[in-house]
Amino acid sequence: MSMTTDQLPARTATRERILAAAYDAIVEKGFEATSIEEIATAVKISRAGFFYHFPDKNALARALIERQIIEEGDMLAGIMSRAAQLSDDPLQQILIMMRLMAERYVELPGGYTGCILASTIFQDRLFDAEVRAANRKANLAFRDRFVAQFAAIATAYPPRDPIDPGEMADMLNAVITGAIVVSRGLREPQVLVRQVLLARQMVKAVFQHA
Amino acid sequence: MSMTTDQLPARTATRERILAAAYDAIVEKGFEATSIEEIATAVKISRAGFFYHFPDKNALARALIERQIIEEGDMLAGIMSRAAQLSDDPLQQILIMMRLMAERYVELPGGYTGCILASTIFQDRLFDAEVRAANRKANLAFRDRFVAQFAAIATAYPPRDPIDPGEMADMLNAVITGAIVVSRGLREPQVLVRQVLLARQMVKAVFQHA
DNA sequence: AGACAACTGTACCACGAGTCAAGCAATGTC
DNA sequence: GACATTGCTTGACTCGTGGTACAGTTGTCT
Repeated sequence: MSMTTDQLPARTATRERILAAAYDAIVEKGFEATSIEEIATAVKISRAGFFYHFPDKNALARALIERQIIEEGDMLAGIMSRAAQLSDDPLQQILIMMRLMAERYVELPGGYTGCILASTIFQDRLFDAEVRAANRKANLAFRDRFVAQFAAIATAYPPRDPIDPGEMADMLNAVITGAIVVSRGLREPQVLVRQVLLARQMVKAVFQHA
Repeated sequence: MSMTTDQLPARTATRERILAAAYDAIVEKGFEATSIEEIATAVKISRAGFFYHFPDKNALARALIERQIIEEGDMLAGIMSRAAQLSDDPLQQILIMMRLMAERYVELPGGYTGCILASTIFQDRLFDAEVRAANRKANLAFRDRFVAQFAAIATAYPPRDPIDPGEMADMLNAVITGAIVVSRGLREPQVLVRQVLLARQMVKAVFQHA
């Protein structure tokens, strides 16, 4: 029982390298367009070596989504706690958060969190039920993270027409995801940032209508 | 010179049937997941028959996008003219249009216009420059369609903070696209309709802040 | 010395994209 | 009536990729 703590590194190290290489390639070219061969070469292992770590490509997709949930969660948690430092008001917090998010998207020229998730959804018939479940889980995690925030805002700043906090949380998710798609479609990277800021402005208008 | 007018039908008829079959299959399962074999079978021709009409799968994607631009344009034009009948006020028109769009999405349980576009974007490295161009064109067409409308609204109802009409148009596009993605990801079809209505509410709040 | 983890190499199958030469049917021309 | 062209179709091929199976190799821990 003394070795269990140290036996992870070798295995997980390669696994992580596979995930990192796959992520880069997929973000650039899409899931289907990225071959296992290619990932294996990038990580300097053989094709069979890949299958040692992942039973099939679905498993890779699943792992990437799970990974994305964690990373996105960490990022949002960071932004949330930073916003909490800067203001006690729930509306101000959201506005700060959205600005921080926009700033993040300026920094990452072509990278954007959540993109892999979206890219897999449309083809998800290719995948098995577990991938779909993982994906659903990611979206629910996003919603849960913001529901309480919007509920607090709605209490402090009652909107003219009633607003469901869950729907508002989904709206944030939808705007970001949609902006990524439109941004890529238009080949105008700045669209993503502007859309987040515009959404921010709209959130402000909805709750701060006085 | 007497026969040139009549030689189209047979050819275009099969072509249209291919497009229709491909559309149905792709909306359901995604572009990559839909094989040419499958499309050919649905249209009752052979695989090679397909390649007579389209040089490759990229050409199919391109044709579908072009087709989508036209259909979406027709739909939006219909909704726009209907809204113009019901109100002279540009803001009211948009609000009516968004409600009509939401109603449309209630009717189509799983179908949504623009979905094919989005589904191809993430994998667009697979495709050639022409597909990307067609896709970009589709997004620009959407923007152009709404820019004037939002400009008129901003004049009649000056928002608290200045708003770019083009960005506002992109927002509409982004919300719908993003809502489709999130909707599918969550496996909650009603999300799409609710998001459109929520976006409507937000548009209202932004311009009608008095 | 032995066991196990983490691979490599190779040979194999299934299937989908795309190519090609040939075939058929209807329409036209001589 | 012979024949040629055109629109459309077919079946047989190649090739890349996912996935399987399995035997062998190397390094590390005990």
